[in-house]
Amino acid sequence: MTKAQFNRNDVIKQSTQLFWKNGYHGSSMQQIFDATGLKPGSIYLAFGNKEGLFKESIQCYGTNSLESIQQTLQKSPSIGLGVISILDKMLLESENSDYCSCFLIKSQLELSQDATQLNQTIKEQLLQIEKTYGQFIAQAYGYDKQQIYATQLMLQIFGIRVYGYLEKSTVALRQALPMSLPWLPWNEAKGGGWAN
Amino acid sequence: MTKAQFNRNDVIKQSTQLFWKNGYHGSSMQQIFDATGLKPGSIYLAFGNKEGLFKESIQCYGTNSLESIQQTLQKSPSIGLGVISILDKMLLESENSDYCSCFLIKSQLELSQDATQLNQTIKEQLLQIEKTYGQFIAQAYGYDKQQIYATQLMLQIFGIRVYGYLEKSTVALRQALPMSLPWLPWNEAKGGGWAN
DNA sequence: CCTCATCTTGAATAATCATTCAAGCAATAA
DNA sequence: TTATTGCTTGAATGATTATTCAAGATGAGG
Repeated sequence: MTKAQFNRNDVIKQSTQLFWKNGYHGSSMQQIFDATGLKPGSIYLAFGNKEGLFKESIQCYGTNSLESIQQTLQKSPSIGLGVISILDKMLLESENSDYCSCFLIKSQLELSQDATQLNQTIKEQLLQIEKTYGQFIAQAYGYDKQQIYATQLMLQIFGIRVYGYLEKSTVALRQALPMSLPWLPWNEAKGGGWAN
Repeated sequence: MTKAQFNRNDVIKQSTQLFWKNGYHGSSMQQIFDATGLKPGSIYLAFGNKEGLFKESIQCYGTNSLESIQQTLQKSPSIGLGVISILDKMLLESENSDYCSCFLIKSQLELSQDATQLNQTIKEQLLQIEKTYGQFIAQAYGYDKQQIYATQLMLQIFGIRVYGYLEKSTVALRQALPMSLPWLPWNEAKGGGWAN
């Protein structure tokens, strides 16, 4: 018996970077070989094919995103403030010159019409994130608000992830979000430049 | 002299359908030849290359979108009601089984990291749409509201275009939008199932 | 009718695509 | 040590990619 000589998580991370940046069809297996330093056989033995590698990349990204959200919301003084800090982080990311939006959203739009089952995997990850937000929202604002607030939040998140590409100042976004999500404690959030 | 035997607009429309559905990298020139019935030489003589054809497809889609928005807003009893009807139409589209989101948004996300100048073209189209909404909003709600309301509106539109892929009922969206865009005359809009 | 500019044709191009596989290698178990 | 299992190698696969181009077709102007 011989153990694999590479770290599976490292390979997934490197592949995720590539797929996230260039998309599924925009990334070639050759680029994967170059980025990971592995030969075709190793990749294909470990992941089956390009679709399998992509699927694991999506799942890895989704799991990390979910954990990050949960940790942020749990650590924050309140769930509302936690949500605000997540939104703030997204705006800061969008100001970066090599902004890549959200891997799940990009992939969802690219692969929705594809014959593969990938788009089901992606949809599951996105719905899982919405569900998680919903659970925290229910806890803080009541079960009757869960669905509508979660939907509203996802709507704004999706919006930010696309709007970020227009390379406009985030000033307008920092004015718009408090109006669109009036139930969040914007006045308690210090230093984000939020209008309220 | 010989005139081209094909209608340029028809070719662009057919190409747009393909690119819209499958994306830039997901559409092959062979598919273009099949969809249009033209041979390589004709396409390449008329459009230069794949990028040129895609660029014209994007510009055609952008122009049509813009005209549609302007017409709707001008025909409506009020600008606010016009915006609501546009949002309503987007939700209805998203309920369709072969929903394809917005060609501009899909392309923006796919090609933002590409070496081509396509993403500049796409961005211009999106900004032009935002600008147009802004002009109508200024007219109806005052110049001081132009930027913030337009930003808010674009945020919701982008959100809808992504959320539509999750194939959930639009009921939650019809509840969420009136809360996120409180300055629109939801109570005057009949029969859309809007909460207010 | 002839000329010539313009468009169409369709095979050919070279590059790149995802994927395969036989052979070689390494390390564990016996 | 030897046998065996599992990983790595890297060249080779055939399909598909975007693009080109010489040759043929077309039709308007003279």
